[in-house]
Amino acid sequence: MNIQNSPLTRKLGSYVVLSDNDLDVLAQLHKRRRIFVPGVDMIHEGQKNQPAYILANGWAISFKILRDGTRQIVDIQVPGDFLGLRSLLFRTSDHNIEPITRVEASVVQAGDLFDAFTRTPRLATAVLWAASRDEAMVVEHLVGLGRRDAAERTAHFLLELGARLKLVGLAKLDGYDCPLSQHVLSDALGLSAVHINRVLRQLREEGMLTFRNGHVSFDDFDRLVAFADFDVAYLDDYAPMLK
Amino acid sequence: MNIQNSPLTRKLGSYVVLSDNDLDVLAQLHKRRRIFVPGVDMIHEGQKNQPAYILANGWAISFKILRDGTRQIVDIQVPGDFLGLRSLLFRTSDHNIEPITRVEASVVQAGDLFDAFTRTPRLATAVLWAASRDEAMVVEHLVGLGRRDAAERTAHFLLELGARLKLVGLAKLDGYDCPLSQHVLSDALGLSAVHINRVLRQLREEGMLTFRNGHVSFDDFDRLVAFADFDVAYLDDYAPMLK
DNA sequence: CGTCGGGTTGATAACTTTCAAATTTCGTGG
DNA sequence: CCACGAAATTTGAAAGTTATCAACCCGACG
Repeated sequence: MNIQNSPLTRKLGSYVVLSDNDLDVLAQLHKRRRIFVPGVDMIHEGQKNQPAYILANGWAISFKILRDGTRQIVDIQVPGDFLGLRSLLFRTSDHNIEPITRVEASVVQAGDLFDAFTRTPRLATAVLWAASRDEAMVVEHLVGLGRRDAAERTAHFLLELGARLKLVGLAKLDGYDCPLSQHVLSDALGLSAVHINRVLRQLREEGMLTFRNGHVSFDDFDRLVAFADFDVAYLDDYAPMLK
Repeated sequence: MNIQNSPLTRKLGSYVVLSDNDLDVLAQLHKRRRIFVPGVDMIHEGQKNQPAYILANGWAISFKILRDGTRQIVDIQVPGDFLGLRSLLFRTSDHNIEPITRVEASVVQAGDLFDAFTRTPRLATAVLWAASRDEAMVVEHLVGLGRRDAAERTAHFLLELGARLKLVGLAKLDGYDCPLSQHVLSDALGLSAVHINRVLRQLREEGMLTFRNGHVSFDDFDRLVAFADFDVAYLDDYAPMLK
């Protein structure tokens, strides 16, 4: 694999210019590859001493299961994301991570990551920046669950996901491929699968967004952004740095 | 002030045994004190190069304002909490932090914190542990907003807050003083103020919890825990380590 | 060809918000 | 210490949003 084009490299590269040395160190982290398939947990709640992973390919979800069997998806993980950066340091994992497509991931042991950080502090900064950005997205997710109605929430969520994918070259301005089922979407957005379906229809009929056959199309990006009250800075802040 | 009894010291002390050196370094971080009063933001969305704060006294909230003027509270900050640990490192703040009581906080500049970490790695571990624990609580908050109904969500939230306060010696097993208004509570729980009022009445009439006159009483702790599906490990995991 | 998971739709029920108004609490100045 | 006004709490009624239940459709796959 060419480390220059890995999703993580693209993402970090949008934040800082990576030197050859940075790239070398980054490549070291990708030594151990592992494949996961849907139905097999990558990380299970309660497990100890998990390694972290860098998602190279495929999508995963992190979630919690409630007493009544429903689940709440906390975050969607896409290529270039770090998984379990926190649980690397701290006791048992408090949530599950499960692939929803076939997933290729690099296994990162705690020691290797710290070594890498020692060898290039700039890489450490970039990784922490990425982690912080992901955390900001969890916060935005929380805000949506608390204060946006179903349609705004759905629109906002799909826009944000697009912004995130664009960072790693997996989305275009007018849409992206999205392997999420409506059921998964409903578990992420705190809605019933039935209602998500109605919301998607509404957004489609109003000509703003089409979610169909594993593809999201922004049919009227500007109107969608206005409708969802989406902060385009998520896109603008980062895109220009790529140059 | 006696650093031994500061809320932060209590909290970190529940995780690791702090040496005299650790305590010295911790005391250094408390040099610059600052007072905030309700109505004046401690951190404002969009500001750059914020310092971080250690909350010594009083309560604060971090929140985002939406287009329609409603707000979603992301987290409640109580004594012993670090504020803005992330925004210390990364660009502009993406949320507001505002005191809801008179607040005393120590100002922590990025450099001072890194110095402290260099001088005692164990302190760094403890601080990161605390940060990670707070993050886990934000995730639990998100899960509640997505998948718990109003009553469960309220009960769970107040139990969690209690667990958190207990760590810093501000709660007993059967309750705690709580300066949150019902309106603030509603903004945290994604409900209307009217509905929160009804939910609190329900919990009170069922003999599980009383929220009144700035005080939360767990009238039937076990039943409340069962009702909210609260993970008591939040309490048990930490309390024994104090010994 | 039959089954199965995902998607779609209508009808009804449950939960939560909004609106309006009364009541209580609390800080402040007299 | 009391009076006053502002803010917080409380309650009822009506409206709005979302969930649940029940079918039905459809394409993938053995």
